[in-house]
Amino acid sequence: MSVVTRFAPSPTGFLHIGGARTALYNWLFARRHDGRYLLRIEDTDTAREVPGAVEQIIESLTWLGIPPDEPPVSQRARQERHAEVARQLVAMGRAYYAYETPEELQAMRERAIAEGRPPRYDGAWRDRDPADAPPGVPGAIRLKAPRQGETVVEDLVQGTVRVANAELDDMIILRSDGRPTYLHAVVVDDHDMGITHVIRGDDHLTNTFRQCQVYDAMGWARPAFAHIPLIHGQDGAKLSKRHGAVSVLDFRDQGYLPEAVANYLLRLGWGHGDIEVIAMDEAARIFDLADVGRAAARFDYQKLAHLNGIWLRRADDERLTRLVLERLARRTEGAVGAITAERIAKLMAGLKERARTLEDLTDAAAFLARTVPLPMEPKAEGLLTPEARIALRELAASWNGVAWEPAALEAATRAHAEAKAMKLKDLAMPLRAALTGSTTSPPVFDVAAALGREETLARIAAVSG
RNA sequence: GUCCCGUUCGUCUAGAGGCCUAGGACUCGGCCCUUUCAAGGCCGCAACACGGGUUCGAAUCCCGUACGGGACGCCA
Repeated sequence: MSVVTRFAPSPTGFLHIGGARTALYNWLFARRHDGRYLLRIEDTDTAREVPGAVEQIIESLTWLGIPPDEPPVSQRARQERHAEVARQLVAMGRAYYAYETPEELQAMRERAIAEGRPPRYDGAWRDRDPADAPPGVPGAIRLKAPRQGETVVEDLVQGTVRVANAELDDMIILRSDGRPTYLHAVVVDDHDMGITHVIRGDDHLTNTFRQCQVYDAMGWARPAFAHIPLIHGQDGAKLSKRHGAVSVLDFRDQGYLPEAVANYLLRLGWGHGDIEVIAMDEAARIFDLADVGRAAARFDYQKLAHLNGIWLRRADDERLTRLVLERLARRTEGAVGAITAERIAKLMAGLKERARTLEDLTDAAAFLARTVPLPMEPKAEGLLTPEARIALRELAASWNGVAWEPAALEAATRAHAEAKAMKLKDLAMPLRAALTGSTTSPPVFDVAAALGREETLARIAAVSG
């Protein structure tokens, strides 16, 4: 039987990073087994739906490199089918109509809690004659759950999980207004979509027992379940905005690379020996649910940043140049010139070595887009002493006739320093300040080469008069 | 309250009874390299929640305790 997995978010907002990991694991598992990975939108609650959420979820998944294999399925569109199954269950004697009002149920729950009992439906209508039904009142359909024995789930991550059926009450599967409840709709959809493996957050673990009862009542084969732990913030509480970015698109906007985010998410709660840096195609070959941990993991932004630095250095220079130009254009609210683009492309190899995020990279590349006089950082200004300015003027003069490429410039500068009995450092640092306005940059002769002869001399002239 | 799940360095993890004086990674500190900053290399700090068992031997198996999380809705 071929594997079919699904990611099933509700369209109540942006795609949370925790949801992204769930999607990633579904994607990896499907890839690993040459199966299909589907997306289902759990949109039965129209009141909570956020406009544009579906598009944003798909955009997020696509950015991460894990778009669904097929167009998304809308749960709402399948409501008639959910209702049909619920009625079928009634016809089979596995479900029944119950007529308590929501207010009565609420009161029942409160009373139970006050008396120290578990808040469960008492099953009042379970054995009552349907003829007793109050006229004109639409009932809700409840599943007639087994009262003896236990329900056992063989979870691929959590192991064997069991609960006494006496702990479970008769859940509502179809609301009195005819709309299905989530627990029921999920089962019907997963069955109809041929889902073989349900991989989801472990907040659904205890719901699984009830869902299994629906499968069992319908005589449907249960899919395999895998409940993965949730992601927490640094303080152990559920990851939320106050911890930092939580939406996938936030990470994109903050300058993280999708392959780094995916890599980090994969390693958060999953391990495979000592490997840390792993590409998704490689991961798809070795991913195993048995290697997923069972405890909640805390999100560590620093480790993500470190990983992002690694992927940044591995990334193609052309791609990075394009991404930096986009960011630069957004900052200056205008297109960046061809000359700047050329300089950035030329220096990218040195630039990316020093950055962790695209934001860092853009900061570091910004000086290439400027014109004289350059804004100077205080530390850079400090390097440009009167003596240093004179030395720079002499250095520039000594470059006459030198080939404009890093090795030749460096050789010429070293020779000049030696002739002047100066340390290379005492020329290189002021030069860096003059060319970049900063005390840190890629190797300064690479900078000079990227800037070109004319611009380099102009920048030196601007500080040495 | 009831039920379910979990617990290895600060964090992510390796570990499936002897290979563990517990390994790797992030962070932090030191050194090296070096025109700066990074990157890289080397070194260091730092953990099996606790208590009982089982066993010749337990981070690994069993039980209990503590702590953490989750679920108990005509939300998803």
